Amino acid sequence: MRDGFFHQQLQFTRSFKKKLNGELAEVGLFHSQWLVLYCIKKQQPVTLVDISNYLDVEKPTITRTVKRLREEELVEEAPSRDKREKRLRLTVTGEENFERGKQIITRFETELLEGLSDSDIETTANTLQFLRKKLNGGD
Amino acid sequence: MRDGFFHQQLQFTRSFKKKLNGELAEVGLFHSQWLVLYCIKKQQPVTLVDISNYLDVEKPTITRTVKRLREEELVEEAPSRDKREKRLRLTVTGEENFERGKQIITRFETELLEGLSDSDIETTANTLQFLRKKLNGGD
DNA sequence: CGCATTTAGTTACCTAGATAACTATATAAG
DNA sequence: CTTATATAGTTATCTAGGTAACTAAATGCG
Repeated sequence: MRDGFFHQQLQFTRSFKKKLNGELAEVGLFHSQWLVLYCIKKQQPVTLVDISNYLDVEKPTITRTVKRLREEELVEEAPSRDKREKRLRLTVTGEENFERGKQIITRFETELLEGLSDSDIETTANTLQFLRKKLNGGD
Repeated sequence: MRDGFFHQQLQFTRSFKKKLNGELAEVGLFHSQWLVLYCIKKQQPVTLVDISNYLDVEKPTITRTVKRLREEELVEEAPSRDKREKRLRLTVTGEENFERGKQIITRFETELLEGLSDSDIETTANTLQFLRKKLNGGD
């Protein structure tokens, strides 16, 4: 039973992202792009490092994604005292697409969870959290 | 509780792969490369399409990974009647590195699962399997 | 046999993650 | 004030996933 436990996880997340990206194509967004919009929306104006910390994704990855989002004018730069940092916020279009993406994602996720008991979901979530802490904390 | 359920999954697998790749660096392998070696080892000589089906990864991705493994001479081509296909098998070095990688992965995974009850692991595995089937089957 | 269709694999190009090494600005220490 | 150090962000390059469109070989059918 322990065999293939993690393989199952990896396969699932790959399949999950593939399907979700398919749905999000309707808004012209990829899931990772939406996540960045989510971060910005949540505490704008926000720096690239804030996003990097929140999502636990390295800075260069965020740089690239933000660059793309700015080219599509979903994100814009806000003034800042510190000349090193770039404070980002959503444009009007950015807000709109974010909301549309949010609806797609919520629908996708709730529909996927249908048929699972609350207790199974909770156990799984707790297990995952335990494993994640062990990965980041220990060692 | 339902909120962030899938986000937790994605974050975990990313962290998992990052850490595991760090360990596997000792053998000069990435996890995805090891998976391909595993497929080949399991039923060599094997075609690229076999690997693609087994891992549920698109063919171009496999083409690239196999190309890299052949450059490092961990994998070689075996003769085949069908001139379209390329039947692959492990070289001696390939077998060795596969085994070393296997030990690293096994150690990594079993250590990570320590502290979890069998029932929690089983529930989580079943939940994941349920979700994966729902993703691939329905729609 | 000859032609249409399927199948194996590749090529080109996209997103998304990573590391290493860099620039420029801000801050802290002497 | 000056210099050392820390922080924000970028660039280059790597693996790993994806789609679309292609070539070449095998197979099926009339």
